[in-house]
Amino acid sequence: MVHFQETLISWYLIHKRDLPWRETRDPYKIWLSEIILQQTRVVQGTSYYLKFINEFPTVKDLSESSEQKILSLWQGLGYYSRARNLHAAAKEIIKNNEGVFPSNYNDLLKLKGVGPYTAAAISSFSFNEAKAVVDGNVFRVLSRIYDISTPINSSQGVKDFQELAQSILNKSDPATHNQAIMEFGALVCTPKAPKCNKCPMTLECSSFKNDTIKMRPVKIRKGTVRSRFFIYKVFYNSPEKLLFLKKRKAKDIWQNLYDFDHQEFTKKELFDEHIQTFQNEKHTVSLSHKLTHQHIMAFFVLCPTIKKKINKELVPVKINELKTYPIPTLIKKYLEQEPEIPNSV
DNA sequence: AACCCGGGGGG
DNA sequence: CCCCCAGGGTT
Repeated sequence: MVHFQETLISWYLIHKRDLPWRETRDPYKIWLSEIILQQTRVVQGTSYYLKFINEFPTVKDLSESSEQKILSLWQGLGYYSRARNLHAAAKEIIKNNEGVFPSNYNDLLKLKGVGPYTAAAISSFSFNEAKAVVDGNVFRVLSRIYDISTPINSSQGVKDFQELAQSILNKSDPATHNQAIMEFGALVCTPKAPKCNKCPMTLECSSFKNDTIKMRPVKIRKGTVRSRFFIYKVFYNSPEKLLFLKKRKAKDIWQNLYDFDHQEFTKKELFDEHIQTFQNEKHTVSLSHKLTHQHIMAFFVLCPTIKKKINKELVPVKINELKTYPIPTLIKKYLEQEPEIPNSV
């Protein structure tokens, strides 16, 4: 056990990447980086982290921002509830805790958007609390080293891996240990084509010995992908350069982001049928957009107008103000390729 | 326990 | 095409 810890940390000190959030123990910065990196690759999240730290150097700065501004900065990163919870948690800290960041696992866990993984990460990285992190990397590394077949997304698996991770945690330096095991999973013990030839721990890796690497970790497959069909009416006042946006308020994808007036169809047949009624329109665009659990087919019809107000649901936005409105990537892709709405994004 | 929430990249 | 990514919240 002790040997395992030493091997891991030795490997880490040599091979660790130089990442901006590793230069600090400020819990605010660690927290921000961890929320951004949830279900997100380091290469995708890094520029967002730098943007947020630059815009909001302290939790107080973040708490005083508008949600819309935070969502705009978050635009393109996905899982937008993270941004909404981030803002809510910042306001909680200012209001209830006088701006002092929670400094232990149990208090961190109370923050919106902070679960067991993130609480363990912040408490260990910032405060050296001996709590083991269990993220996707840790599940994978431990399932291989100990050749565990319990599904990682079963309740039993979550419990077992959490206990195992805690039992092998280097209690004298939990911060380095936690970062090391995740870094090892990200760089060597990768999901596909793990680099066993460069692994310092093959001698103590049970699944390497048993030739079960490819079968680890075991994961229960999830349900099917839902198909959705959107027809967007894009009202645009060309002389005034006004685009009419609609805020998405439902508990659905892209909550509190903006798109256009639209109608949704569940069945492709009805969608195709309705599209036919626009066959004489000159400015239409078809796009497909794939999310993890949804496949969206979108059809956009440009609707020229000279009105400055249509109804209370549709917000008239000047093209050059559009960047202050958070929009889904699907909408961004549309604006990039509709020549009648120039220079909008 | 099952389902929901984005977008991008590797293989 | 399928899977995964420094997961968490809701039902």
